[in-house]
Amino acid sequence: MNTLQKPSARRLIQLLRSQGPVSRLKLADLLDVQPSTVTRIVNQLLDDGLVVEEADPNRAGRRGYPSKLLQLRPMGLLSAGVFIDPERYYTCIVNALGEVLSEETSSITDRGFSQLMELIGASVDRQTRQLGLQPDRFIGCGISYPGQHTSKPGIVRQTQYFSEWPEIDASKDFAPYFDMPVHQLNDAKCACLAELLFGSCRSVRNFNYVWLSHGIGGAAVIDQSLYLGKSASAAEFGGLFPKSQPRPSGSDLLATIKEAGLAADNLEHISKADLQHESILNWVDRVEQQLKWLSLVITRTMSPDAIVLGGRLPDAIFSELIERLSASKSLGEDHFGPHPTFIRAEADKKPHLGAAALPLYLTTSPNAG
Amino acid sequence: MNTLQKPSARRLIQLLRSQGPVSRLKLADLLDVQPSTVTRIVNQLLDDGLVVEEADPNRAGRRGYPSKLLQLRPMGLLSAGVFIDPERYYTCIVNALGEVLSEETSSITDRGFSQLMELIGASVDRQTRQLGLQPDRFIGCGISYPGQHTSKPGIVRQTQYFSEWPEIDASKDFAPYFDMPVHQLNDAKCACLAELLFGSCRSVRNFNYVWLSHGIGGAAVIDQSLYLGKSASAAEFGGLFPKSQPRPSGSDLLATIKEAGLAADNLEHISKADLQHESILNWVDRVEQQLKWLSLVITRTMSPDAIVLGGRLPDAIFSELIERLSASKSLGEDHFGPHPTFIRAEADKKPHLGAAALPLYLTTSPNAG
DNA sequence: TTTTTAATTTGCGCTTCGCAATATAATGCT
DNA sequence: AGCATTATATTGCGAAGCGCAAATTAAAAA
Repeated sequence: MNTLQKPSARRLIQLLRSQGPVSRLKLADLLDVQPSTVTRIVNQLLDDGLVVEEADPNRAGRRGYPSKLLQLRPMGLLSAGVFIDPERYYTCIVNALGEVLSEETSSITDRGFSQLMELIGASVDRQTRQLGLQPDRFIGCGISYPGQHTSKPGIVRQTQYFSEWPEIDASKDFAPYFDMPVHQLNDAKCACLAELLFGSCRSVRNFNYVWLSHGIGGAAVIDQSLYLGKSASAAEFGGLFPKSQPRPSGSDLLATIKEAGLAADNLEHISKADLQHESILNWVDRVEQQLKWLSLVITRTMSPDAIVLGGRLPDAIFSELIERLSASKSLGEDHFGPHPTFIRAEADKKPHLGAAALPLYLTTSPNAG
Repeated sequence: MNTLQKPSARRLIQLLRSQGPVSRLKLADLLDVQPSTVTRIVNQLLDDGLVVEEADPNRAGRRGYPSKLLQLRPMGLLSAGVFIDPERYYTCIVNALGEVLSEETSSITDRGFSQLMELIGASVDRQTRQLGLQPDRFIGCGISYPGQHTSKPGIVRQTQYFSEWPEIDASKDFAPYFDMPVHQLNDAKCACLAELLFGSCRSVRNFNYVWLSHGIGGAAVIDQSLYLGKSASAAEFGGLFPKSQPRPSGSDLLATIKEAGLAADNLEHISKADLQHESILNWVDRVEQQLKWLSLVITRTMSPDAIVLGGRLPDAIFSELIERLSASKSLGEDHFGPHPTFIRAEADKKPHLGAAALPLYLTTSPNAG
């Protein structure tokens, strides 16, 4: 696996992810190197079992040496992911393509740190064994949960739900419970990585992710690499919507639902009928305006190619918001000209997938790790 | 000058700029390479006349081989700068350290594009000859003026003052008037480059520049490299303050001054007495609030290490604003924890210096050009 | 004068990559 | 079938960059 230390190999892997199966010649063109260079790098990656070759079906019937397409080998890289909710935890094993090989979830009864981590560590271990894999074949375990980072790098502010937790230092506090390297990042930023590696942003250079769950988070990707800023708090869009005011968050939606006397008591239980209720329609109208404003702010600061919306709100709401934002002529006063593209996140349904994306990102992205 | 193509040489030059005179050993440490590598790169740079060696005065009296300090050779790189105002143009010749070797300015009478460019080209030419230099020793000429970039890359939207100008395409329209490569970027982003290369931000990794002149502009530097975003419109902070409303711009200040019946009719003519006038004091109060809000927005999106204030407002106003922003406990509701540092720009007095910084940046920065 | 110390340089070998020549596997032509 | 043509991939060679270890240099200290 030493190959992953080499920047050229990482760049190649990145291209395989974004450009699907490609020939060596195309890769050489995209990387702006000689075909011979690609051959050499690919040979190492083949040796290490990180990529596989297959025949090019579209190439049949044409003249010349038939190109062989290269692809990431699904089992070439394995990663574990852990997402910790206030109420449940989710764990999974994921391959190089972001396919979930196995997952478990359980509600959290005992919120003590070490008790919970014992359970989670055991869950990852169990799935590893059930798949017949060795922990040392894993590139790492990513841990994700709602919360902001403190000014000390790598340390996460205790979330409101886990007030008895210590301030988490990923490298020290999580490590004892896993047989592999452990990394952590908050839910929004992990979700963004899933989008970058497996989802709709595989070939978008610069984008901003707006994460609407119970709370509001976000992430920024610049040049296909996660930009964290000072104290890993870049793109913390939640901070632009004061908690004392109505805001475009899941909690706020649930409060609206409750006020309207509807039944749903959690984001997964909102029915189609609920969405037609007037107070919810009003909620969406308001959130549309708030996101328009946020998009203007993002456009005026980061000026990304795309703004991606994802999170745990009902799918129908996301679709509606994307549609309305895409259709809007202007994002605000004095704004004219083209918007960034608005994109619906594809990989936000399983937050533990985002967590699993983190080790893959750190070890395969050219500018990270 | 072929040395400047090499990334390692560029990285070394960047360090010389930010770390002042340094020994080879220190450079090796900073670059995380072997001292022998530094020796080899430095030898080339010495050959090319880009750096010079000098004795280390602090080293006298101590044992061992005395370290020799390396520095950029001032005349090793030359650049021309042009700033075009609605009313005047400014031209200059600048060396590698950002020292202005020569400058000229003149009011603009004929606003026709080719007439004006003839004059400007002649001005650069004249100064070049008066200094006894050859145009081919120049690394380029930078052109800067107020205005936003259009969606076509490299094309600047015609400014309101030069409505008869075509949409400028730097590489084509400017080139004929100069005997060296020409580059262009708007005033705010050029000013930011001056700050990055010569001013207060030489060793700040990520920062945002807030440019307050007649209008409002801005720029973003990520990892010591200018981030432009889509259509080079990242950090166009002016777009966050609608023109129909009071806003923190020089034009707005001048309007306030006029309304108060004060004499000053341009930003350079504001007197100390004027600044004590109640309406101006109120103006500063309002602008403080607007910049606080902008700083919150910047912090929540880019999360930079520093926010830099510069432009053509009176110095006293900048000092006052920096002081107040630095002292503020919070930038807005729900904001706590540390701010970014607020910094007063050092290199904003001569906008043509910013223009001259552009070719230097493009040819010596590791991630540009 | 010799020793010690610290910064720099030199020699050697490994790795990476571009360039040009070659190999390979398919189709098309006679 | 046999040979030409074509497109893709590979191999061999040489140049460049860099780490490592040994050598060199210029100063102070013994």
